[in-house]
Amino acid sequence: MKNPIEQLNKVFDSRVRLGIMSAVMVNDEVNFNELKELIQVTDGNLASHLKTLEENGYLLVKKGFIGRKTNTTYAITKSGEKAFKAHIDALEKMIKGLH
Amino acid sequence: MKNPIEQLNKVFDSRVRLGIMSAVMVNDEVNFNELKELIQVTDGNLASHLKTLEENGYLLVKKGFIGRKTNTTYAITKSGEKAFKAHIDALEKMIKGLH
DNA sequence: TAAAAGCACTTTGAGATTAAAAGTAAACAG
DNA sequence: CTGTTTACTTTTAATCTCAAAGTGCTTTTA
Repeated sequence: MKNPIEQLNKVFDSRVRLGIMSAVMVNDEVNFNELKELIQVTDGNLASHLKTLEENGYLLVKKGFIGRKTNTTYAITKSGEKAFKAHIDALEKMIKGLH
Repeated sequence: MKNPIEQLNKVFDSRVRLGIMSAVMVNDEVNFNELKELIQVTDGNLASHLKTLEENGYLLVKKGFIGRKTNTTYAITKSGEKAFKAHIDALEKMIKGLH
C-alpha cells in the first residue's frame, strides 16, 4: 500500500486554493467577488492563486460583462476536476487511517 | 454556518507536515528515518518542517540513543493533537460539502 | 462635463517559506 | 588510523505568498 501523502497534490496545499477549488466544484461558475467574499483574502492574493490554478490547467477563466461592468468568472476544467477529486480521495484515505 | 476553510490550520497546509502529523498521531513515537522513509523528502527539508512543528508546540522532540547511535524521536503533544484534530474536522467538513 | 471616487482586477516587490546542498560530529569498516 | 556512512543541522538558493500600488474602465458628484 502506498502512502496517501504522496498522492496529495502540491497545488492544493494552500488553503486559498483549496477554497477556490471547492467553490468551483459545486458551482458551475464563480466570479471574483464571490470568491473574495468566500475566502476572505485580498484581491492581489486571490488573483495570484487563481492564476496559479489557471496556469496548471485546473481553472477556466471567462472574461465577460454584466451590463457595462466587467465580470470575470471561473469554472473548473475536466483536468481540474480530476486532479481535485484525486486530492480529496488521498485526503480521505489519510484521514481514515487516523480513526 | 461559517466557512470550514477558515478553520484550517495554516501550519498543516504543507503535505510534509500533514504527513508528519498523521504519523505521530497513530504512533507514540516516530524517528527521523521512519519519517524520511514515509514522506520521501530530503533530510534538510524534513528537519525544517519538524522544527516548525516543534516551534509551534505540536511536536515533542526526544534526543536519545539506540546503543551508541543517536536516535531522535518525535511525539505529538496534547496541543498538537488538539490542533490536528481540529484541522481534520475542518477538512472533513469541507469534503462533505463537495459530495 | 470635468474631476473625483469606485470597481474589478493586475502588477510589483518585499518578506516568508521551502527545499536542497553543504557541513558536522560520532560511529563503523577495512 | 583513514575513509565512509549515518543522522541530523546549518546555510544558501529558489519559490511562494501576500498586500500595496497601479491600470483602465465606469459611475458619481459638484
